[in-house]
Amino acid sequence: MTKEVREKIQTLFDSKGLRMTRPREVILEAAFSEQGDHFTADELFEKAREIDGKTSRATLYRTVALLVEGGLLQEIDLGRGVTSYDPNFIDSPHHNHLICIDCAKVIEFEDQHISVLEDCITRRLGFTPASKSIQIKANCEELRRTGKCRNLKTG
Amino acid sequence: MTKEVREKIQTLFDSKGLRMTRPREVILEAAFSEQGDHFTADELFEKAREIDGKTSRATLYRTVALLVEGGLLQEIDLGRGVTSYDPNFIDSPHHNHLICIDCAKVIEFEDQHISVLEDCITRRLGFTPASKSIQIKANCEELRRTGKCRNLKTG
DNA sequence: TTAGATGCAAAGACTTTGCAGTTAA
DNA sequence: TTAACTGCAAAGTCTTTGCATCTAA
Repeated sequence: MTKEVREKIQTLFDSKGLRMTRPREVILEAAFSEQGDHFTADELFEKAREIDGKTSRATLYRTVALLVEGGLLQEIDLGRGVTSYDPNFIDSPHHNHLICIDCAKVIEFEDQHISVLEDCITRRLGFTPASKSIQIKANCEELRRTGKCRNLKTG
Repeated sequence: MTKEVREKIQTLFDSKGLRMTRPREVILEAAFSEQGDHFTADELFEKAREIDGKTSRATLYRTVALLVEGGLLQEIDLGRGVTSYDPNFIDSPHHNHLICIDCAKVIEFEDQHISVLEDCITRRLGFTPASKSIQIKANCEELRRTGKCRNLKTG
């Protein structure tokens, strides 16, 4: 967990009078440690359980809701009705997702041009941008050419 | 329902050996008639029930799945875990959604520049674009200035 | 001390499915 | 004729919530 994340958490907790408890510590560690990949509620539950086998789903859902509300986690929909959470918007608030239809791998990317364009369009329509999210679903060129996709987990 | 939609439906049904039944007719009419607004499964159910009170959820879900798979409906996530379906991608396949945080109104827009950029980025990353969807969540300027949002249903 | 947090278990919302009967082609 | 379709009701999945108990500040 980066210092920045830790500070943001502190600020959020302070501002809302939230208490730091062991169950929450575990969930925060699971959410913001390591590679910072996005995860589903269930994946986060598994991660948290590895740290502390007593983690409960009720607390997890409640904590995730707090973090989303506080802007520390971004709710993203990667298709198929699966709700994921992205802990990376703190470090790179403008990133987008490319979802490989073939292997379901999600690739994060940033693009300044798109960000600027989105801003312009939003203002032109009479709004102030709050959050933006692009999902591009695409087919893997590699798979199409070679019959193999390096991201493909099975195969 | 436009002629184009009707033809696409026909093609889909032909290619998959699907049969046109009364329950399906009702659901198709509900989905593709009139203003072409996006809808949730439940909203579609209500619309369909207005046409034929015997519409069942089972058939509706099964039909929606077929249409999504066949590219006639686009599944979109407008946040808050609500899955909606958009029947407009047939007529305007490149449109995006701006979601007003204040009134939850969804505004559809197209932008050629963004479409082109998305294409470039996708290819640069080694993929072939399949479908793209942008969601911009934004605050209503009007509301901020005047305290009133013309889109706001309540107030 | 006490407002906030927890965890269980039950409830909820939404969607899918098995199956026996029905129907389009 | 028969493979496809339907609708019911039951089951599944994911998430939320009431409540009695616990605990951080």
